Amino acid sequence: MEVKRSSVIKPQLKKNLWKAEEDLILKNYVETHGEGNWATVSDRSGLMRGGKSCRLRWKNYLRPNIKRGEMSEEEEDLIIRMHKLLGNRWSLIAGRLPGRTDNEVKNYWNTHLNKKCVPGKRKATDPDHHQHEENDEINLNKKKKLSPLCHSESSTESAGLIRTESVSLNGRKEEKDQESTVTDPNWMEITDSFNYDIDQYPILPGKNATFVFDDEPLAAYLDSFVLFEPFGCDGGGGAVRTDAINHVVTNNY
DNA sequence: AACACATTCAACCGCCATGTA
DNA sequence: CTACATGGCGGTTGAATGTGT
Repeated sequence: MEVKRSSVIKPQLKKNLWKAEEDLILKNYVETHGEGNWATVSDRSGLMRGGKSCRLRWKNYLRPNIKRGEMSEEEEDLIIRMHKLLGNRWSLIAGRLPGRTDNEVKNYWNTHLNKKCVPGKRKATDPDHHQHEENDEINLNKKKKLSPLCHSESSTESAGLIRTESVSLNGRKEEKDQESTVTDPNWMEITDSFNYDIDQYPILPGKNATFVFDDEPLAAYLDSFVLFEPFGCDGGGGAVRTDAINHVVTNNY
């Protein structure tokens, strides 16, 4: 039988689902004392939960501006596109969806979108799974057409143009430091760090201004950079609503 | 109604990066 | 430089719920 070496016997921490009263305690505590120091939260608040558990509960469910409920088509579309480029970078993807958490995006992908986007993931026991795959593709294409992220060619005609080479993207850490203030949950804001020649390329945020790309997005860089994807194209040039871009800074790579 | 199976999603786990003493 | 604490991330689990028979 193993003997505990530590003289400090930690109290048994609670697990499983949070109760409403626990939520209330945590919410009150954080609102009073602020976020951070999660390890001390359980001690001082009286919650018998680990710091990580408290942090997760706050971050995913209790903090203000959390958006619950079904994903909109635009959100779904954005997740699919970003996942295509970034892979399982859930926090990065969630960062582009105001009010959504990485956990929610991850779950949504695993339960809804994975089947759609990775045909092999559909259960082979499903007698109609080949038909589903076809329908899924059709539905996806329909969504692409419907999505406001996509623009007809004519929509680019009156838009400002910019080359991908003229911009670069900042990293994860910096990206996390700013909160979106955009009220429309489906779109991001342009921040001060988005630097471009406004005289040469006059663009008004939220006015469907469009960028046209000369080349494929620099996929290799996207691993650690914020997405700057030519939405609505399968390669080559593409267009993106400027208000879908959050942080872009001038050349630094 | 009862059971089996499938699906969803909240929560946990382990690992890693960073900050600090 | 090292050790430790903390926070953040993605992967995984399992209880709750839904659906089919």
